[in-house]
Amino acid sequence: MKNNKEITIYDIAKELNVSPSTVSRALKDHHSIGKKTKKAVLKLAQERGYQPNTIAASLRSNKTTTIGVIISWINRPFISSMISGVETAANKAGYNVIISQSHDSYENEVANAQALFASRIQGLVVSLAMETTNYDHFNQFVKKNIPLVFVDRVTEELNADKVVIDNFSAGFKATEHLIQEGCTRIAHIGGAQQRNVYRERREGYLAALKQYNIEINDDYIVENPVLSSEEGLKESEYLMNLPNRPDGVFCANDTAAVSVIQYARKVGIKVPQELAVIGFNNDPVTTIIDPPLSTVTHPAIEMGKIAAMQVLGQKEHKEIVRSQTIVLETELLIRESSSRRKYHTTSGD
Amino acid sequence: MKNNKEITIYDIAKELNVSPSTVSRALKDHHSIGKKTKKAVLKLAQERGYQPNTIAASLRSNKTTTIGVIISWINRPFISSMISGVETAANKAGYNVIISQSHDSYENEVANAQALFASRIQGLVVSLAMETTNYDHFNQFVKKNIPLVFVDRVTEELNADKVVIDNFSAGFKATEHLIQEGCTRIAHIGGAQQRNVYRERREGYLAALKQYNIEINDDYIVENPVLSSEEGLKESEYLMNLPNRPDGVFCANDTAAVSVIQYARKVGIKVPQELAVIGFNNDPVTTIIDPPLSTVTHPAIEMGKIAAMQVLGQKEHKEIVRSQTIVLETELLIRESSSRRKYHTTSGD
DNA sequence: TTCAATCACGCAATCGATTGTGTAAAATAT
DNA sequence: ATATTTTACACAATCGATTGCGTGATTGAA
Repeated sequence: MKNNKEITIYDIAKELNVSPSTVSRALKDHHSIGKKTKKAVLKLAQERGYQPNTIAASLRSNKTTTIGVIISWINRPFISSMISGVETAANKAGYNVIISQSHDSYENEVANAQALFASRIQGLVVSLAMETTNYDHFNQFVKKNIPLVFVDRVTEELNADKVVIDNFSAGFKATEHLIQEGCTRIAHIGGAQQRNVYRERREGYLAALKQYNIEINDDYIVENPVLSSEEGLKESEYLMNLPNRPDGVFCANDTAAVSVIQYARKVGIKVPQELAVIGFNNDPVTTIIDPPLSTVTHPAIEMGKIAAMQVLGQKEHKEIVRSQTIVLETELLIRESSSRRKYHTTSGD
Repeated sequence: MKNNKEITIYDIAKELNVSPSTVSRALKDHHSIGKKTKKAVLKLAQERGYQPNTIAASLRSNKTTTIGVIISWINRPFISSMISGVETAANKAGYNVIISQSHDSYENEVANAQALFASRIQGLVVSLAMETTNYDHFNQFVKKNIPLVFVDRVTEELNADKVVIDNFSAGFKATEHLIQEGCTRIAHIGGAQQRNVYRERREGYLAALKQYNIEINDDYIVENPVLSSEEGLKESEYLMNLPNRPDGVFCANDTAAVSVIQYARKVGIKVPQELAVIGFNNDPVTTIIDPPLSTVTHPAIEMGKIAAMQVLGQKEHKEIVRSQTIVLETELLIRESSSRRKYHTTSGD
């Protein structure tokens, strides 16, 4: 078996006594190739199991069929679902997806961007690392007109497309809901404020309090750069031991919200009667925890799909439409953890 | 700004009045290049921001720095963690990772394998689709000596490396645990039996029953090809309405096990007193559900890392050591859902 | 001083597909 | 029958990096 050698258009050309250019054109159904020649080429290519060498084509055309994705951690529900959307859409368009994790570190993010740039990706989907405050490593893509789309964790400092949700409005609605459930001392566990998502959610929270004439108490507002389970427990302990402890908490993610419920259970605070809790993301755990956690849905898969389509769609244009921001709808999911007036399991109001 | 043109070794060569081959060799620290020349080349390359064109190098060397991954769904805890491990290890070795989802469909898996093969990946990590029973689409990799490693869901029908856990033993231990907790009517919710993981877990279950002289009741054994929440509820309903309903259930994944607990709660069956439940995977939900779910841990991230290292490690060898199977340890995590004798939250026995 | 190593580098082919340009032959028009 | 298109293909350059082979110059040895 001479499986070592891949079959090329030269092999086919030689066997058919035509030139490689004819084979190349025949394979792409070029008009200037005769019908019999085309058929013969197609047939032989089929028989020999010809596989076009995409590397060679890429070298010649200076194009690849690959897009890159940079995210914090792939093994998080929102992220992996988002990537699933990217992969599905890209795959449908015949593109490969290279993923790389920043592990929420700025340094890694820079290194990943370099590596992907060197790999000549045709587009890049990014959800920023928690740490990142400098965005220079993305400029090379902008300069070379490589489509760059930010998802969820975005920045205004770059002239790039964005696919986001309305975090302000979602934060507002979540907080408003707690108010309508009768909460008067509403706390907020937020994330790193340099990240738009956490900043905007907090702003929505503040705006809701203001609108309903509820005094803002800085003691009730914590900023946690990790928002893990463990950190969530720590913040819960802090909040629950305040002199005048909160009767409602809006958490910037579900992980922290689950921790609040677990802490409350441990110290005997009743949820939602004594403490209403609402999270963010609609992670799978929200329906498992007892009581089920109210939250805000993120259309993760769809965000990924749209981001991929943005990246691929604008590829053709010479004049790129920059700074397009696509805002997707969120939904307030009211479950038992925040239903102080009545006890539904399904969405109310 | 003439950012359109990438800078190449030819540009550097011309500017320094040397040949491109000298530049190429200087950049790789070849011994036959003089020190001053090397320094000059490195310096200019640095200044001009030279980025080696990996596409051209790939064409010449017939090698890429890319490995592929085919999995069912990326947005599942075990899978995304496994990929995280693959990505981390591959990245450290300077490799890119292309992922593609089969969505558990055979057709997609075949298409993905083709696409990755055409992309000239240097290695492939696969966790088989639920449906797959024919493995011909992987033969092309074997024939071309492209490292192929199966993870978790493997097959014996191919001469390839495998990274697995001892599913039989894990199934045995899980069932034995239920027996030791006093269960006498132990049911099993299993997955598609053509997949080794589900087959072996069931065999472990059967072996444990046999060893402890417990009669095997076929009514207690169900095979579900999906093992989703919904399907888990259906199977729970079936099992709990049997004339002599089980007092213990070993589920082949945590998703189904959680459904069992939820169903039991709904119909007022006490877990673990009336029904002990144990799952598999140690998904995040296992610590959220009430009562916490006993389960078997999967070292997901490590499996991914090892798979990646297998793929990359054997790259150098000319004579490939085939059929190496690496078996990783699992751990029985005993939580409240199966602790009928005593109530611990931590591991017992 | 002369011959042989060693050093430092250039030449040119190669990887496979693509594409602008050129050119016979066949088809159509005048 | 001659001029003009059209058809159908070949030639050769190109994309950028790599590498076997060759060669002039320098160094060391005898």
